[in-house]
Parts: sequence; structure tokens; C-alpha cells
Amino acid sequence: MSVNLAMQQLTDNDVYWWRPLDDTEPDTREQILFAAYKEFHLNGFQSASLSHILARTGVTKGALYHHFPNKTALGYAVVDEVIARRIQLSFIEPLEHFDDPIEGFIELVRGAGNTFSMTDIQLGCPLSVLAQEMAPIDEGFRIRLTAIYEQWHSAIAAVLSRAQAEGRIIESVDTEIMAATLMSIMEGSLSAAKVTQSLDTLHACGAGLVQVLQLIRSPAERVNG
Amino acid sequence: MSVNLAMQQLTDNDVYWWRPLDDTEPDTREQILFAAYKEFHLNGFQSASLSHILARTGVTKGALYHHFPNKTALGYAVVDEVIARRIQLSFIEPLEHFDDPIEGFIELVRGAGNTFSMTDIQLGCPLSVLAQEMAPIDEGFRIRLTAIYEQWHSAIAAVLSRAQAEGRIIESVDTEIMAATLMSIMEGSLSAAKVTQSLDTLHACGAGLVQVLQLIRSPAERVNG
DNA sequence: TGACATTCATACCGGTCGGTATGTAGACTA
DNA sequence: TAGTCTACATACCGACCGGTATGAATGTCA
Repeated sequence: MSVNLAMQQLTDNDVYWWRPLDDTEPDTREQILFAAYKEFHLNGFQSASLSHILARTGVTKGALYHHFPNKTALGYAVVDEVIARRIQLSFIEPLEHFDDPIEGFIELVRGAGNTFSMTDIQLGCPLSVLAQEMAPIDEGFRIRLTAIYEQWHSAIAAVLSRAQAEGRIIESVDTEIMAATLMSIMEGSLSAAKVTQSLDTLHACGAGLVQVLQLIRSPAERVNG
Repeated sequence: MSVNLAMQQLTDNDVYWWRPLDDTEPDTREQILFAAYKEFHLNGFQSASLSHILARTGVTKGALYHHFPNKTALGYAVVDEVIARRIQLSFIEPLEHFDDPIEGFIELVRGAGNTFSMTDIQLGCPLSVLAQEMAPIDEGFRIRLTAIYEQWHSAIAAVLSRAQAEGRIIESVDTEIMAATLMSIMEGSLSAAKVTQSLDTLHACGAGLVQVLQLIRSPAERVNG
């Protein structure tokens, strides 16, 4: 396979999803975990190669199998300890600090449009990559990934409900359903941009998301379009 | 890997995406093509095994390599001759027969909610499966899959533009962007349902799509909510 | 009837995979 | 100091992968 991406010799700071969350010195186990996370993100779980992970870290196979019983367990650990944590920190917790959820969402979308590089778009969301590949074929992955999605969904629904109670969102909107729809748009937008490999696609999809948000706004709130 | 899906011994009629489009007798090449299509859909391209394809069809390796120079060429042929054709027939052409595009879309969404089985949801859209996996790492796949997406997008945009010209959709909607948004919702909905493996998720997402469609409708048209 | 191309069938190859068995250096403990 | 446990390192294994070399039918046409 002519691997476009892996040829680029990416560093962690080139990729939004790979930026370190803290600057503590990682021990061997965490080195393996993070390298595996990147390998799974690049190649998916099944096509990921343990040899690549070892080569990238300089860690040996003995060390890997000392810390993880097999490849699947390594995959589970990546979901539990890397992906879940990053989603929580970067996408769920910020929701709770919104004053006006609509404005907050719009800011978040605009922010994503600016921070994502071409490489980020090519790679796509690591949660989505693993979910689409592994959910249908491995129950252990599925329950873990579903749990993350549901946390995210209920956080968005809660924010929307609060906004609706404050009269910022029109009454006819079902907040549970709208939360699912907003997530679908975000996921679908990233997927579309990944295929076309264009920032324009992402911006267009972002504009569409903003438009939907404007549409569910209460008329009294629609001061600035 | 504990493969939930492949254990079920699926027949072509169990899966929406695998239903034969015509009842002509397939020659060897078409047998290989269709078996490969199903294998790629189940396992993705990279994890797909030529041996599985051969075992499923009873065709031998000599036959396969007589008709296709290598695995990648087989993948391209599946996209060009199977996937593109099915998307065209099942999702693009019906758009043009809509009298009222909004009503048509709602019908289409409701129809999808009814025709898809659990197995269909677990498998996900074959176009999406290949696109998400292969677009970032193989240019040949990317241009083919992008072409399909763009045909689909422009078909939806055309329908929306027509509807807007007829006064059925509010003026503030940008039809190109809204077409991308509708596709994102559909793609995102199928992805979400694939992860959670629940028909409820799909129905909720479908309801959200209907809600968005109602929102972009001209006030004069909103007779039945 | 003979020459040639098409359409497969069979056997085999090197490479990579996930996984395992065994050894060892250093820290800790009795 | 001897024993024990942790944290690796090295070497090796069988299975499976995509791909190839070769040959055997079968049809086509001069």
C-alpha cells in the first residue's frame, strides 16, 4: 500500500490529536500506550503492527508483552486510558463552561475550523476510526467506545436542555434528538473532510452546523446572524 | 479477533447492501467482484483476505489473478463497478423523482429506518467503510471515493436549489452547504448506530434529520409537522 | 488438424504477523 | 550474602498473507 500519511514523518505537535496533555516524563508503559494510540489512529487496529510500535519507541517486544497480555488488551487500554481521557478533556468538559450554549458551540466549531491542519483532517478523529472498524467485530471495543459516545451525547443534551429552559432554544426541539443530530453533523463533517482531504469541505460543513444552530435558536435570541 | 459478524453466516438477502441488483447469471469475474465487495465491507480493505474471498466463491487463486493484477486493482474495481453503481441506483437516482424534495427526503429517511436490519446497522455503509479506511492512505481509492461523494452531494444540492426556487425552502439556506450538512447527518447517523448497535439510535438520528428538514422549510409549506 | 489465446488450477515462495520461551540485570528482602 | 521479584531483552515459532511460476483444459481460427 502506498501510504501517503506515514511517509510524512509526523511529530506529535503536527497533529492536534497527538499533542501531549501533560509534560510529565512517561514511563515505559505510557510510551507504549501513546505509540500504540498513534499507530491505531494511523492504520486502524487490525492493520496496526506491533513491530511498528516497538520500532517507533525503541521498546522491545519483551517489554510490551510484560505490560500487556496481547494486542487486544493493548487496544482496550488505549481506548480506556488515552482516547476516553482526551475526549473528556477536549470536548466534554468545555461544554460545561458555556454561558450561552449556542454561542459556545459556534465558537467551538469556528475554533475547530482554525486549529485543524490538513494532517488532522486526513487522519480523522481517533475515536471514530476505532469505533467504525472495531465496534462490529469486537464486543470489548464496542462497549468501551459506546460508553464514550454516550457520555458525550448526554453532556451535549444537558447543555441544550439547560439552554431550552432558559428560553434560548425553541420549544419544538427535542434536546436528546438534537444532541444526537449535532454529533452526527460533527462526525459526518470530519468524515467528509477526511475523504475529500480539503479544508473547504470542513469549513462548509462547519457553516452548515452553525446554520442549524441558528435555526434552533429562539427568535428573541437571533440578534447576530 | 472475536468476529461477531462473520460468525452469523449471512446470506445476501439478509443484508440490504448485498442484495443483488439484477438476476443475471454472474460470470467468474463478477463472482469475484461481488465476493470481494462483501469481504471489504465486512473487514475493510487491508484486513480483507483474498483466501476468504476465494473460499467463499469456490474460485481459485489462479482465476483471481487472471482477472485482476493485484489486490489493490481488485479494490478499485469494487469501488468503480459495485459501490458506485449501487449508490447511484439506490440513493442518487431516486432524488430526481421527488415532487416535493422535503417530503421526499422525509420519506427516504423513514424508509431507511424501516428497511435497515440490525445486521445492516452493524456493517454500516460500504462506501463509508472504505472511504474512512483507505482515503488517507491510497490516492487511487481517494479519487474514486471522492468522486462518488461529490456526485451525491451535487445531486442533493440540485434538488434543494430547485425546491428553493419553487419557494419551498427558506431563502437564508445555502443549498450547497445544506446538502453537505444533510449528508453529514446521514453519514453520522449511520456511524453512530453502527457503534451503539441499536435501531433506536438510528431512529433518533432519523427524527433529528426530519426536524432539520422541517426547520429549513418555508413557513407556508409547514402544514403537517 | 495444428497453432494460439483464453481461462482457469495447483503448488510454492518470501515476508510479516501476533505470540512465546528463555535469559538476565538490577532492586528489594530476609 | 543468598533468594526472589520486577522489568525488561533476545531469539524463535507457526500461521497467514499477497503474489508468482507453471501447467492443464478449452475454445478459436487458419
